[in-house]
Amino acid sequence: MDFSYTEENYLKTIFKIGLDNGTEEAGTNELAAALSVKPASVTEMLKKLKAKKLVNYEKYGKIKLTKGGRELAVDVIRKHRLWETFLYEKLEFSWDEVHEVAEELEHIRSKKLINRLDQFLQYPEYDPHGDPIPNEKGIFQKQSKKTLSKAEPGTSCKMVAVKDNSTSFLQYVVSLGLGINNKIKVIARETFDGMMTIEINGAIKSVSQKFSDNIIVI
Amino acid sequence: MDFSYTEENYLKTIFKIGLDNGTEEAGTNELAAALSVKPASVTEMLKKLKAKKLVNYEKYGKIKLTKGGRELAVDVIRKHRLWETFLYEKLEFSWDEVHEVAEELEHIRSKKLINRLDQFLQYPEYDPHGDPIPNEKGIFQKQSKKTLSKAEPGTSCKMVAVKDNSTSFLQYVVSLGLGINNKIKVIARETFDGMMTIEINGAIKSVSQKFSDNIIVI
DNA sequence: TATAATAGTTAGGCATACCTAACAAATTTA
DNA sequence: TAAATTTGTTAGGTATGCCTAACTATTATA
Repeated sequence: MDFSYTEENYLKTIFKIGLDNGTEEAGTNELAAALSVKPASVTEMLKKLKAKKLVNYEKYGKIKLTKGGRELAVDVIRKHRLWETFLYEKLEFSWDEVHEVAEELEHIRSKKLINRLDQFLQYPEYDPHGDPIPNEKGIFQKQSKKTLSKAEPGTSCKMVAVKDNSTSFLQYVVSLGLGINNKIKVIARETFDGMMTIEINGAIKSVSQKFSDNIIVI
Repeated sequence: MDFSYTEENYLKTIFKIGLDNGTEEAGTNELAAALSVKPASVTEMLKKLKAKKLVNYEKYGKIKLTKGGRELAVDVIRKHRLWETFLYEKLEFSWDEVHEVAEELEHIRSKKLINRLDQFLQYPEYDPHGDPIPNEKGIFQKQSKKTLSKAEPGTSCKMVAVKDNSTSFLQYVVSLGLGINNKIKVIARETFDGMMTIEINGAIKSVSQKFSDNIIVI
């Protein structure tokens, strides 16, 4: 069975929201916001996805993916991350340019294409943003949930991924001299607004909580 | 300005029909057949394409691309052929597998992507089916119009491309031991039905006119 | 616990791109 | 050149996926 780009985007987004809040569930408004559509559109689409047995959902209840829905979502994520890796590694796109193009490429329907691409890239485990790439069976490394904002002053951590893939955020990350696997030393954190003073490669920087919430560390 | 996949497919198909019949024009039924839609759908779409200044067309008249429409069509063809080349050269797809996947990939909207891909492939001039690839400016080699069916008995020619890109046709071509740049010797042609006796690599084969009409030679 | 705020649904519309059936124009051909 | 055939158009309908406005259910707060 084949699914529309729109359906694939709904499933992918439900999966991501579920991962993010740990419950594997999503709400209508939450989903609408993430997809930049109105809640009414979500309700409508949920009826279709339910009819296709991709989500479990009752009126006014939480949205949860079925096994099939989750498999499809993971497959879309696999494609997205492999394409990002291709663009970055082979076509010399920069870190902040890959996401947007991969949003289109992730919907190309060809099992053979994606498995050959995986092979061509030598089965990468992480994409350019540090996110784990599911293998052909849909299995992938669990990602750290710790963000820079939760790191204690006086300790050091390593940035392993970013949560936000937008161009503006990524360009800001680069401008701070930060990249995947870089060490970050937390000098201080302001209780009032979460502002942090950090040291990157010897340089002292000040970053907002909004920023540090989007840096995944170990 | 951005165009839908459907609009791009209409433009591409009008361009191909125009090339094929030499007049640079297409008819409604002809276009409908090529797109596998009904003539009524074509009439409707033509109104939209005309409003967007992509085609010149008057009620009951012939369909012709404008300069802008032709540029867009050539760009889609460029993308299609570069992706086919990528699949064939880098991902080891076979000759008959590339077309279908490229039909989807040709609509990815990123100038940067396609120009980087072109560079990555080292600016190929022909795709795996022998069709010329337009460069970034939309310029490409004119293709031979001579088909095997028009070759004279007693002469030899070289297959430079195929007209039909369908899997079944290409698999048949392969099964005959034929490939791009192979020499074909015409032994005989039947006036009644156009059946031909040809020699490929020392082997004698019989082919129908439908077949020889789809082999481009020089 | 009543009320206010938030979350979610329904109804009625719109654009795209397709369809069928009925019709009109253009071209063949008898 | 009149009739028959082919070609193309119009009108009205469908599915997808979006919208706004009005409504209902749920949750939080006073």
